[in-house]
Amino acid sequence: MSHMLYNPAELELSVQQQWDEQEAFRADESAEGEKYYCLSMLPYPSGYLHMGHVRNYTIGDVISRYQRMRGRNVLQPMGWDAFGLPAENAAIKNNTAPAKWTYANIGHMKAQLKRLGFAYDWSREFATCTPQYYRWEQLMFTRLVRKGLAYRKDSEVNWDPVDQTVLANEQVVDGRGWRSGALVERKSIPQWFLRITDYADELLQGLDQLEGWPDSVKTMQRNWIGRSEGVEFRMPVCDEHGVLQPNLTVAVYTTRPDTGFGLTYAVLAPEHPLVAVITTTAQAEAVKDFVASAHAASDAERLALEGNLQKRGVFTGAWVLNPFTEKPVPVFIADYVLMGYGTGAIMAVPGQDKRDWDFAMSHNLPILRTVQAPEGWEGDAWTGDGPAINSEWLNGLAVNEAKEQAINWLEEQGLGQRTVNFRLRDWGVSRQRYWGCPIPVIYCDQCGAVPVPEDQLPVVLPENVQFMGVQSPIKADPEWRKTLCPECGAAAERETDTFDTFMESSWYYARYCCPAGEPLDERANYWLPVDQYIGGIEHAILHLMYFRFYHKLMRDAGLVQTDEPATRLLCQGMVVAETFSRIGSNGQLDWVNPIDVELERDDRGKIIGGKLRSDGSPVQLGAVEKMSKSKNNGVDPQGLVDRYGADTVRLFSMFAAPPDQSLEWSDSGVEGSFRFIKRLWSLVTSHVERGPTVGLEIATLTDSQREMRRLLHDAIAKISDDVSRRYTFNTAIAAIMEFCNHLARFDDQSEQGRAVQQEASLAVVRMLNPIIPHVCEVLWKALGENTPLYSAAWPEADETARKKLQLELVIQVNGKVRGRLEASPGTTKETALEQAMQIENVKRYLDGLSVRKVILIPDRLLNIVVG
RNA sequence: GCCCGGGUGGCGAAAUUGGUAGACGCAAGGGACUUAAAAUCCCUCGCCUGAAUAAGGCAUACCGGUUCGAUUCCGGUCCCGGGCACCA
Repeated sequence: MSHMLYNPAELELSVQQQWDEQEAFRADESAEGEKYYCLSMLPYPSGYLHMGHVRNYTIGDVISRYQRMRGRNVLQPMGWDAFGLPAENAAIKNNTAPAKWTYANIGHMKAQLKRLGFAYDWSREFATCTPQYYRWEQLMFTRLVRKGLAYRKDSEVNWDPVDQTVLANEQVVDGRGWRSGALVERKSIPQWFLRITDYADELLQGLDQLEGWPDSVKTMQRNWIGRSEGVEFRMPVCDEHGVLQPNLTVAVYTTRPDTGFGLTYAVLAPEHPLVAVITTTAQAEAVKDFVASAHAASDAERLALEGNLQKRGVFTGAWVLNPFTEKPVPVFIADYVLMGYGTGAIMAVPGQDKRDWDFAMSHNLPILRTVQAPEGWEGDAWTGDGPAINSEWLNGLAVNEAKEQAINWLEEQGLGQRTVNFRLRDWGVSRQRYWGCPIPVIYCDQCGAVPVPEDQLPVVLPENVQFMGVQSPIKADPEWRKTLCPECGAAAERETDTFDTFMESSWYYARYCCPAGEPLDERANYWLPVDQYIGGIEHAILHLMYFRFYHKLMRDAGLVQTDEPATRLLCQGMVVAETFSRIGSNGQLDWVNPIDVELERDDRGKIIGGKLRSDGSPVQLGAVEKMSKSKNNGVDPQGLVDRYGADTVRLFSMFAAPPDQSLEWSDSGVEGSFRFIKRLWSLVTSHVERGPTVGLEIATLTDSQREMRRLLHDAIAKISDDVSRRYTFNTAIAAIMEFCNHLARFDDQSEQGRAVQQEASLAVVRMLNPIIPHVCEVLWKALGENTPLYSAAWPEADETARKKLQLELVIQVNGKVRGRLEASPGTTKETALEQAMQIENVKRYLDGLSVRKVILIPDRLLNIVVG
């Protein structure tokens, strides 16, 4: 066997063929064992697998294969999040249909996934762009329309002028479109929304039950939902002398009613409907100008004003009565007040709110402090706790008590009521793009917006289309939208918008459970919830919030039974690499791919720069950054697979860092992983070559054979814990490497020595199977096993074998290590101290001093405190 | 500004409940094999003093505290990464 060199390409392809023939990873609801649903976020079929995919899917595969070895009935599916903008952009650029481009990409990426040997049940694969998939999404939507959970309203949206589409708030980053990078404009058009705000409280409270989710994700979701408790109250409109105008009030929302005595002015958002009503003739011109300029301001300009000391605004000429002081205060409009939150109007308390302070300073408005700031406070608005001052019946109360009193008072006076507000907005799901799931609605002049009847679903998106410019072909085609009203039979038109693609990724995990036929059947309740979900942290808010929301919608529709879709979540870190650049011929910075760079090091081995392999020209070392096209530091996994094989790529991506930290790509690191597999190969094959082994006779083992077994069973215990509880695959691999180093040095060719080697080799191969399954499957067979390794049991640590005969006790004097002692387990403090006193080096530090205290950490350490 | 993470050798990292800091790997240096190279194998490898594989000092961003003992706990400061960003 050893004459056979390790040839990864040949070996891996043959093993993969066996798995295919045996349908090794087909999941079956009636199989034995407790179910385990392991899911990695499905990829967008962009064309090629990148290192981020490889990392994500390797983590999922390791967990799946481990759970299978633990006897669980495992489902690990894979599919394609196939709708989306890039397909349209590619179609426009290359003059092909988005469907064709998408299916071609799926074909290529599927081949890449198969080459990496992931244990997927491919029989459940689907692409979300097929009518078989999206018809259930359409059906669900029509039911939500009837239930009132989906509704249509005119709304000002983020308009991306490059992509010609509406963006969700979440898709706007720093005032720019997340894909195009174009400055986002505002535009008002009719849109479909899902009432995610109806579920805001449940989505928030549900986070407390998600013990298996990272705190960072839960915190981000909590902040995004942004629940706040306060009070909404009304103030009557008056003139500057307090003379009331009949039937006009301004409603405001505040979380700080305790500061009501410091309310020195009020502010409306520029879009507030009352602006037109209350503005005085004298101020009409100024207000009109301001509203126009606020409306025209781009998001970038708005952003520049945020946190700025200068706050823009204008007086309306109107006044309102502060209910606490019964004095009139002026009403302004300003763009630091948002129409979309609370009532779109605020009470301003400059003494206790930083933004109000800034506005008051810019407009010379009075400031009255109502909370005693701590001694020495010389800053602006004090937002912390302290006793109330200048507040009559609230004076002396701490903030929380004063809040309660103020709310009670407002309620008793009939002026307001306790109110909870959320930052979370309803989810706008309309997109003005072609390559998405058609929104199943028909517009009739008589009947309005009518959901497409269930027996007419799916509304199929035509796939064989031609693009004229960037406009959606179904919007451009007058025929496609023509239809009849399902209610009255009159001529009507179809909706030509499509769903946000987050709709498809919100329920795909349930579809994998029963990929054909009715939307969901009892198999969904067998597999759900997902036991382990794995994906990128960039989905912490958007996808993972919609995913939880949609699950609750399906629960309330009677389709699933659990409250949450996934019990455990693992967010893998980014894949990063060094960046290299040089000045190009045009004087611009050219980014050079790390794979093309020969590294240069200083005397200590530190990387200081490099040379381009092709022409030897020097390149500059830049920062370590996320792999990206713009910095040209992406490494194509396909090249690595071709060169080293799938096992090496899998091993490296699991070894270089813990899964939740960023992973730095390193050429020589990959090489190191390859070397380890080769050493493993020669370790096992040279053992096998010496012929068959006899059974272990534990009672007859020598000390060194026992010691070898102790190392093995310690390793099994540690690796099992790392893989199953800690998810630190890097330390599990390190422990296997360490053990293999011991095993390689164990040169005992006696019968029992070889029996120990056989036991160790079988255990190592089983423990490495989740990570490098191809080479392990071959070595397993070589070791004489006939059943497939993928269904073999994970090794168990033998506690008896782990018992140490002798151990090393560290001796400290005053907390510093001064010696070591060979001791038997369970050595008492007295015995240990007595023996420690015999050590010359220890004696030196005790000389002339008296022992004050002795601390023994059993079997580990003895600390002698002297003075 | 607010909310999360994080800061340990030349590098990626480890130290799981407060108990030997640097496991494992990479890089580097030295050696063996080889006509040579590659591959492989062996040795060294935090910094400083020291001939040393004797012994010691310093060291986990910085300052201080708790403790017999702190990378780990507490308080403060600096820096890096991520999220949110005028949400009243």
